[in-house]
Amino acid sequence: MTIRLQDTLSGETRPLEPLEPGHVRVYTCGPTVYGPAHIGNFRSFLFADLLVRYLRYRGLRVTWVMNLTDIDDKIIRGAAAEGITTVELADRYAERFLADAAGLGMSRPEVLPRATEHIPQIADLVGRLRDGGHAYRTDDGSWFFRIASWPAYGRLARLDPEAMRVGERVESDEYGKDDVRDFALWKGPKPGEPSWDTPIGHGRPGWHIECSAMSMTHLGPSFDIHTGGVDLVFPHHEDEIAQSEAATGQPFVRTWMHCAHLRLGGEKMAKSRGNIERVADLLAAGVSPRALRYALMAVHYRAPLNYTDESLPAAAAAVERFDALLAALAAYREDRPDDPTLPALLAEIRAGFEAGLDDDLNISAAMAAVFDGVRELNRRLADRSVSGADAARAAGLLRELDAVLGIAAPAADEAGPELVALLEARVAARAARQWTESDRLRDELAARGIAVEDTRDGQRWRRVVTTGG
RNA sequence: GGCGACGUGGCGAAGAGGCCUAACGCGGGGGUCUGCAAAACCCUUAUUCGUCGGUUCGAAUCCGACCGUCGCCUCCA
Repeated sequence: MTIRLQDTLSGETRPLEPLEPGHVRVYTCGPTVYGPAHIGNFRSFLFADLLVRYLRYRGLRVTWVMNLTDIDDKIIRGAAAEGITTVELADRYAERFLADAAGLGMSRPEVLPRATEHIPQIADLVGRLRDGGHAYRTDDGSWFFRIASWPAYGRLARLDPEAMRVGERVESDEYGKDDVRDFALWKGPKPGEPSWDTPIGHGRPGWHIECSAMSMTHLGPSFDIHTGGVDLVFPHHEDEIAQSEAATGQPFVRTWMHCAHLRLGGEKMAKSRGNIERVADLLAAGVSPRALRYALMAVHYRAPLNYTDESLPAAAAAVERFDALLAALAAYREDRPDDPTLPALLAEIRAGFEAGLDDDLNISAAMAAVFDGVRELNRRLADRSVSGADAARAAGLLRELDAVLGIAAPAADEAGPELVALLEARVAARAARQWTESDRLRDELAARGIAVEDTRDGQRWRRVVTTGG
């Protein structure tokens, strides 16, 4: 089996064939750090994380680049409103973004480039577009991309460039354009705004150019995968393609992958609509990061995901089912010969998991294989039909799959002295058949988020997956 | 107005011509196990896949119309 991914540009689902065999280069359109990201934003970042984790699981080397856009209109406005510099504002929210990402168990990209650290590359790109006749300068020192010079414009978004003239809405501050459809590569200097002195003049980057500059700087003029939310298809990615390919003359991205929106109340979650939830708020309210991660990840990335009051409890229950098996496998002790049919079962689980994810990251199919395996393993544990070594092998497989999913409780979870004392006291109380005392201790542990279970393998404990409510 | 996606059980969701009298997760009901629990397991919970037509020996899966939802066309993950 090979990994097949759907490409937005061609509309085709094709086998992944990295430009450099065995090495996949991935660029993810990261956040503009003008404020805290919401969980809708994180859905698309978690999708990229799933992709990268799976590619690595499949033995591919991955270079993952995710930008942080740290200069734009909103950052300038936000900084002005607070009376701080754009650098201070951007730093604050970049830090916050990384904290949220870490909280959700996202892997850290190899490179987290910032727009303001790529000004020379951006200016160089604009210079090349100018030389190629694709860019022109206006009186205020801005540079625009001339869409008329790029016949392929509109292909990604399937928009007819001619038709775009009709519903034109002219931005008041960009009246110098030759054509309303042209987009800004570089914005001329304005009083009170940060600007850089470059060979193409004073000013600051437009919105789209920094992603072209950063992706090509770190991944080369052509690379394998570019991800982002569907709302970036137009104009952001359309513009990226135009300016990148016009500048280099080479195909920019092999596979464009776009994540559908997270919805709340039936509508796209968006700051402007006010229907947002934030990672830090949810975690502070006691939501398990693993439950949140699962809730945002467990639906295919190209399907809209409706976030409701039931999302978190359902996700937490599923995660807990996975945890409970892992805990049972860890506690399992049985001195008997290995189950000769276990390897086939484990192979079947792995095969189902891979078949699902190979198919354009079909997470539902992959999870179905995992949970089929969970049921069968639980059965064998209940039957005591596997050996202790078998249990360890099964746990090994689940841990391996979880390197992709990132939902399991840590393997080595230390209880800490206070909990250890309570757990040991309960074991003693039960041994002495002091049920009232043992039940009291169970309640006390429950109040600390610990579930205890009495099994043939002794008392077992695990942390409850919470949902904040 | 243009372009596009989608409508499967109480909820989420896979399936894209026969293996579907439809996975998987959550929830509900009944049971087994347990000191009681929990976890787990077993049984059960859609003869049906938005509606109406059509193609086919055969359709949730293909075609058409209609209804509905959402998105993009503007900042946006």
